[in-house]
Amino acid sequence: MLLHESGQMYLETILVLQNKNGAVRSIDIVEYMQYSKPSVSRAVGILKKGEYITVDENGYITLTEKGKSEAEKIYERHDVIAKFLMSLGVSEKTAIDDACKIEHVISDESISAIKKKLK
Amino acid sequence: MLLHESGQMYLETILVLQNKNGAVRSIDIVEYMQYSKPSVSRAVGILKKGEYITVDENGYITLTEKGKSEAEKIYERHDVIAKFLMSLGVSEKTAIDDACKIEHVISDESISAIKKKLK
DNA sequence: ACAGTAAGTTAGCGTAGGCTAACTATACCC
DNA sequence: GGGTATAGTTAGCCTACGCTAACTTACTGT
Repeated sequence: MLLHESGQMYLETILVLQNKNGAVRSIDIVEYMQYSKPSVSRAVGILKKGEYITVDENGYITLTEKGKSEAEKIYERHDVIAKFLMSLGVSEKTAIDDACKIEHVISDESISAIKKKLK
Repeated sequence: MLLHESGQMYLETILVLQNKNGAVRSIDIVEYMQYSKPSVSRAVGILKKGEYITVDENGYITLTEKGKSEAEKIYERHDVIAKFLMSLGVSEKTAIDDACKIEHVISDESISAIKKKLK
């Protein structure tokens, strides 16, 4: 199963919420992403089927190793891009917004180059 | 009518082909973008309805002022991003590929910052 | 004139990924 | 025990945007 941009966003959100709150349920994703419950429900089902997450009997979501490494990869990209844009003088809000989009489409090669530049 | 990413790509392609060949028909777009004729036919219809292009009785496509300024905006972004990535040591092919994706999602603010940096 | 080629359109399929409406299943409170 | 709130699911709609199959049109060459 191949993850698309939206799948990556869901994984990243789950990682963020997990780090912030410890436990994550679908409803937390709904609130964070401002999506409808059915949209999140479907996405969670897809991520579960793809073995990116597990969902326990109480609806608590946990990233699998596969899901965690994917989420962390995206999250790191996000961070690199946002920090980099800010280093160019872009406002924090815009840098973060842009990073959210760019993180899904940029190549590993470009990310490495930006990371090197940041150091 | 709001242009999505694919609409921007079509406009950019029309601009490129116009500058390269002078006249542009749907079939030229088909060959350049490697899309099917029906996909291009539909896209051309949408761009026409949105008044981004005009199509004469022989099928020749011309950008309207609106279409041209949109296309040039995207093209300039493309150029800024690609040049910038190359300045960081990214290979030309990757820089261009990434620019094709990033150009559609990055903010004006970030583009301005990158442009300033390039100079 | 008739066949072949080229350009474009129409009809309809498929996936991704939003949405609402309406349902189910708990849980909690008086 | 019955109402209310919370969480999640099911069914089905919609748009964007790829695709193929099959059609129309028109030019071209023998």
